[in-house]
Amino acid sequence: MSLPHAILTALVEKPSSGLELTRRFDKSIGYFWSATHQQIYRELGKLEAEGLIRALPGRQPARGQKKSYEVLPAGRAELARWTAAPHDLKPLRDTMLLRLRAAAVVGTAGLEADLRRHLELHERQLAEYEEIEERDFPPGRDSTEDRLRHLVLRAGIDLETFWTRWLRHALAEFAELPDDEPA
Amino acid sequence: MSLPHAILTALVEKPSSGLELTRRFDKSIGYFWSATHQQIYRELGKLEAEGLIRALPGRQPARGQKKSYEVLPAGRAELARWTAAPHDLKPLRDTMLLRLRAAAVVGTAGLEADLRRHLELHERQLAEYEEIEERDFPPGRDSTEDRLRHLVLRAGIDLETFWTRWLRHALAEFAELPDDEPA
DNA sequence: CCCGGTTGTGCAACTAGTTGCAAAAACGGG
DNA sequence: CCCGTTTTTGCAACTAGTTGCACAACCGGG
Repeated sequence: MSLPHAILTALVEKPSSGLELTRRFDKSIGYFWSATHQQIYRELGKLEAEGLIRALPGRQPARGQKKSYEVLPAGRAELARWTAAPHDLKPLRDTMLLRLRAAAVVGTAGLEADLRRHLELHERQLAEYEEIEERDFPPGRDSTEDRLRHLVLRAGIDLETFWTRWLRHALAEFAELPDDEPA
Repeated sequence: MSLPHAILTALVEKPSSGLELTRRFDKSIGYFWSATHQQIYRELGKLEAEGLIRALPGRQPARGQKKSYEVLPAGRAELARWTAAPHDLKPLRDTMLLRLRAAAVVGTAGLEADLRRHLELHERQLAEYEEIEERDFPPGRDSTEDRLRHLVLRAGIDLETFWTRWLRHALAEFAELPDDEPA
C-alpha cells in the first residue's frame, strides 16, 4: 500500500495535476515506484475523499480540465507516520531467476539470448543513473535533502551494477556449459 | 504470469501434492518466487484443466485427501517455451527507497530504527544463503543442473550483499545528518 | 469407539495493479 | 467560427496476489 504515499511525497515536493504527476512518475519517481495514470487518478480521488489532499482553487472540476492538488496537513502527517513506521520487507520475486531454475530441468535452449538482452537493458539503465548522478549530485553538496536523494540514486546504481555483473557471470557460465540437454 | 511456471518447474523436479508444493515454496523456491497455499491450489486446478499436469492415480479426489500431481508432456513443453521466450524486465518497486525519498520532505524521524532492522534481516538472509552455498555447492561439482542452481543462489547472495552494504552506507549517512528537520 | 487436534484441500472476498477505451475541454488551422 | 486533433480526466473490466475461513479426512489418547 505505497502508491498513496508515493503520490503524497510527489505532491509535497510540488502540487500537481494528475497528468503532471503521471509525467513525474515516468521520470524520477518511477525509477523506484512506477504507476500508470489510471492508478494515479483513482488514488487522487481516494486521497481527496479521505481529506489528505485537496484540489487547488482553479475552475470547477470537469473532464478535460486541469485540476491540481496540494497536500493538506493531515496528508503530511500521514506521510510522516508511514515513513517512520516499520515495514516488512517483501519477499524477492524475480522471473529471470525462476527461468534459470526452470532451465535446469527443461534445458537452456534460447535463454542465453534473453540474458544478453537483459544485460544490455541493465547497462543502459545504469548509464542513465550515472548520468543523473553526475548532473544532479556534484561533489560538495550536502543539504539533508540532497544527501537522502543521492542515497536513493546510489541504491539504483548499485542495484544495476549488481545485475550487470551477475548477468555477465551467468553468460560466462553458459559459455562453458555442454551444448545443451534437450528438453 | 509466472506462478504456473514456478509450479511446473517444481513438479518437474518432483511430483508433489498441494501441501508438499507449499512447503517447497516456503523453502527453496520461495527464495525467489513466493506463493501461498491458496494460490497454489487454485493454480493446480487451472493447470490440470489446461491439460498441463495431471493428478497421479492414488485415491479418488476428495477434501482432506492427499492428491499428487505430475507434469504432462504439454506442461513440459510450455515450461520450455516460457523459459526461452523473451520477457520484459519489470520496473523496480521498492518501499524503502520510497520512504527515504519521503523522508527528504517530511523528515527522517523514526526511519533510522527500521533501516537498522532491515539491515539485520538482510544480514540474516545473507548468512542463510551462504550456509546453503557451503552445504549444497562444494567446489568441484559441475553438472549443468548444479551450475545453474548455483547461479541462482549466487544472485540471492549478491543481492543481499548489496542490500547490507547499502543499508550500512545509509545508516552512516544518517549519523552525519543534522539532528532532524521537523516534519 | 469417539472426540479433539492436526493435516490437507479449497472457496470467497478483498487489495493492488494493468489494459483498453471513452469523453469533455482546449487548441489551432482554414 | 467550426471542425479535427490533442490534452486531460476518468470508468470498467481484467489479472495477480492476499487474507480469512470452512470443511473433510486422518490420527492418537482416554
